[in-house]
Amino acid sequence: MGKGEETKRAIVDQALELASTVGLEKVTIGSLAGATGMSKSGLFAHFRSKERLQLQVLLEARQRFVDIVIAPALKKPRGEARLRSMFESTLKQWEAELPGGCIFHAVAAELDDQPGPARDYFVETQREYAETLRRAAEIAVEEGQFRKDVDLDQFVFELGSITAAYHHFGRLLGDPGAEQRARNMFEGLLARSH
Amino acid sequence: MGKGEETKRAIVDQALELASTVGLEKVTIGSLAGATGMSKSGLFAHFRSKERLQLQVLLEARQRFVDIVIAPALKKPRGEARLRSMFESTLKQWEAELPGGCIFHAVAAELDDQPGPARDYFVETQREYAETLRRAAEIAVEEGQFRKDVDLDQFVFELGSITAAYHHFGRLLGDPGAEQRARNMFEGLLARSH
DNA sequence: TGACAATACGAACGTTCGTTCTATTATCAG
DNA sequence: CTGATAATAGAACGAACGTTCGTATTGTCA
Repeated sequence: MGKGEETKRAIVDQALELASTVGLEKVTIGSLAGATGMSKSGLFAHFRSKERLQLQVLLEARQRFVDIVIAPALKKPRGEARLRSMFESTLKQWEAELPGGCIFHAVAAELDDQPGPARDYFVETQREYAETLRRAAEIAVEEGQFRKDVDLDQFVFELGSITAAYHHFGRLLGDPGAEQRARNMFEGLLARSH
Repeated sequence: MGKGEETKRAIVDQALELASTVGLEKVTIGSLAGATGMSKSGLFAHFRSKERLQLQVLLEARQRFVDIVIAPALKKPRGEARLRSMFESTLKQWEAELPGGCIFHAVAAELDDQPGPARDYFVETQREYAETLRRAAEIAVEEGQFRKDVDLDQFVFELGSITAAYHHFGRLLGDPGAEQRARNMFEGLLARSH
């Protein structure tokens, strides 16, 4: 890996940290230059536009999510165990990965009415994740762990609602019981699917 | 109402519309001046700081939420009917009130790591709403509509998760089935509380 | 080691940000 | 109708924004 690639990674890492707390748009070229000890122009040259920088940040976020949440789950047995693994690592490792918690929740609102490549990629990422969850639930049905009449789309919707609420109540409103309630909710969802 | 108060309301209305789609921070004095046909300085004079403008926007948002969601519910019978009313008007009237949907979800992420009066007021608003929901559920228990062992905090958490997921899947990912799934989830939550 | 490309820097661009003046125009009570 | 006061406009501010350019420094490989 050449020198250029190395500093580029360092910049994106820094940008990811910043973005998880203040949002994508507020990760400014200037502030990023300050945080990395580089000049604005030197940093900028690696991306040639802010839009491309934002895309790199989302790309890196997806990669980390795959490494932390998806990949370990794929090593677990198919079906329910896999769902449990994804839920658990989302709640613990993924929330702890960045200072602002789940970066997808942090940037979702700011991207949702702002067309462009960043939004497109983000939505694609979310859909892909939803599909992964759906497939895992489908397997759980096939394996006989879930009832045959489980509504898969409804299941994914409810599963997604848990982490959304966890982020909202836990991080924003500072409710220390949010984690436990998220877990309760997950167990309830599984129990109803059996 | 003097002329000043009148234009001030018009400005805040406009700002609220903008904020629901692009976020609070991006409602710029300049863009707001353009949208209302005023000069930057003339508009600015009404608030004397952007922070105070943002606060006025949140104040207006809360007032509308009370008018649209809370007040009508208080006219319904205590307990479950009241909960149903709040849920239903949140999903329909409140989501339709502003072009970007629920403004609280739009600004939650951008406020959560940004201390200041705006964040403080927003959090207070959310806590107040959570308390209202909790109280309504408590009444439902007292009235014998809900089981005595319903965990009220858990109930509020799950209720809040529904609208969060609705916003996420419906508005961001564009899932047209989101509304139905939110309704299904609500009915399930009530059924489990009976 | 020398040469050539890759990388970084400093300065400046035009624009927009929030904000502060001063001057002018509307409003409204007496 | 008049005079005080409130409301608005216009011009300008320093700072920060993303971006460009020319130049210096550094890294890489023959």
